[in-house]
Amino acid sequence: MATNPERTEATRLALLDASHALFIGRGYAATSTPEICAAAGVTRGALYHHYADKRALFLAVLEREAIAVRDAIEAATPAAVTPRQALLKGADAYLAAMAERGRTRLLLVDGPAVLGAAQVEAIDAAQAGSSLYDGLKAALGRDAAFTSALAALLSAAFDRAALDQARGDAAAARKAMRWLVERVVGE
Amino acid sequence: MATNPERTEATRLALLDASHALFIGRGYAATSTPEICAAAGVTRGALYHHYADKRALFLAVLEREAIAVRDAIEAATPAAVTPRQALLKGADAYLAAMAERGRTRLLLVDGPAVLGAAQVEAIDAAQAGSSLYDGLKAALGRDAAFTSALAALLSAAFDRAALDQARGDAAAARKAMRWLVERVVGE
DNA sequence: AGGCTAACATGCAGACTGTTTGTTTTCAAC
DNA sequence: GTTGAAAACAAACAGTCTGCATGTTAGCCT
Repeated sequence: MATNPERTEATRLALLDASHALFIGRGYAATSTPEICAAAGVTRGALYHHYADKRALFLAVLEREAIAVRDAIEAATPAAVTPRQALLKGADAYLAAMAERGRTRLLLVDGPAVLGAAQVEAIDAAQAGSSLYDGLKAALGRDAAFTSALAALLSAAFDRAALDQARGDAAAARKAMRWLVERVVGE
Repeated sequence: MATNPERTEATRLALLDASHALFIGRGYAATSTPEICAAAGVTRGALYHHYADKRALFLAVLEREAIAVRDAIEAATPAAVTPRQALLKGADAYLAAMAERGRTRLLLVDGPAVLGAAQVEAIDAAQAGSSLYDGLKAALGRDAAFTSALAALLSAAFDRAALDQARGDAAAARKAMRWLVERVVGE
């Protein structure tokens, strides 16, 4: 009826979609694998055939989300002009991408707790992490160690801005973040 | 043999100490209540007599830790001089306090995931959150909404610096954080 | 001293995770 | 095309965990 790669892809996609919806609705810990499989129209046997455990499924959901964020940023950022302009454009694009419902919970709250902060950082470092570093390096011209540490701090501020805009005052969060970036890169 | 308030206090303290050690060692999810009780030398009945559930015990551990952080900051911050000096001193004190082993995991990783980011923010807002706002308000003189949003962003950067110093390059993290604060409050 | 209540102890029900064993469906070689 | 193998899935199982309900002991109050 269907080729094997097709079956695999369909099952995996159903599991990813179903678990994504449940993870962002109730959180990782409060979501059970029977629930996920019921929502996906699949048995638990299928889940444990395609994924080593519940964490592995969560990791797959997270990676898909990180890629979506990276793509959204790339699509919204035109060919760079000045480093300063690129930073400001990238900032807005990141916040816009993280405004997608549930994304902050997945990437910023449950992710670090379930997989460890290190692994989550590795994921979005592989996807989008370097652009902030590059921008700061070009704008400030400091050494690599300092720029790297500063990029981490600003990245955390971005994440917090994303969380704040997710619940409430989106305009204030973006305004403050923009002010902070401009203050860092200078007039 | 012992008065009732003494028994209660002793049991609660044993549970708090034991669960604290396990929570920072293995994380909240990977720590079971039988383990906690075994380590505390107490039965599960005692745990569920004093705390509504596992989350309530975790909350108690978190609150004790937040108070310890606040006390450490207050002890290290002498009577304020200029707002700028107070901010810089407070920054160092915060990072020093968060250097205590396991504190970042409790307050910054597991806390938000288990109790929700809102409740954790409420905890340390009740303990130490206002000092950063006050410092920025005095140093910058902007309106309340903007100052509040900016304080949230800087607070996130502080947390990230605490996490970074917890695993590895403490000096670089502190240096970058100090640079960021100075950049924000101006020369 | 004697009921009373707080502080514990123990056993139980339901649920969940990961594994194991069994079944069906595709694939590959002949 | 048939057949053996491997992948995809199904279903039952073992072990553990959480929260509760019932039982017991120790302090408290008058």
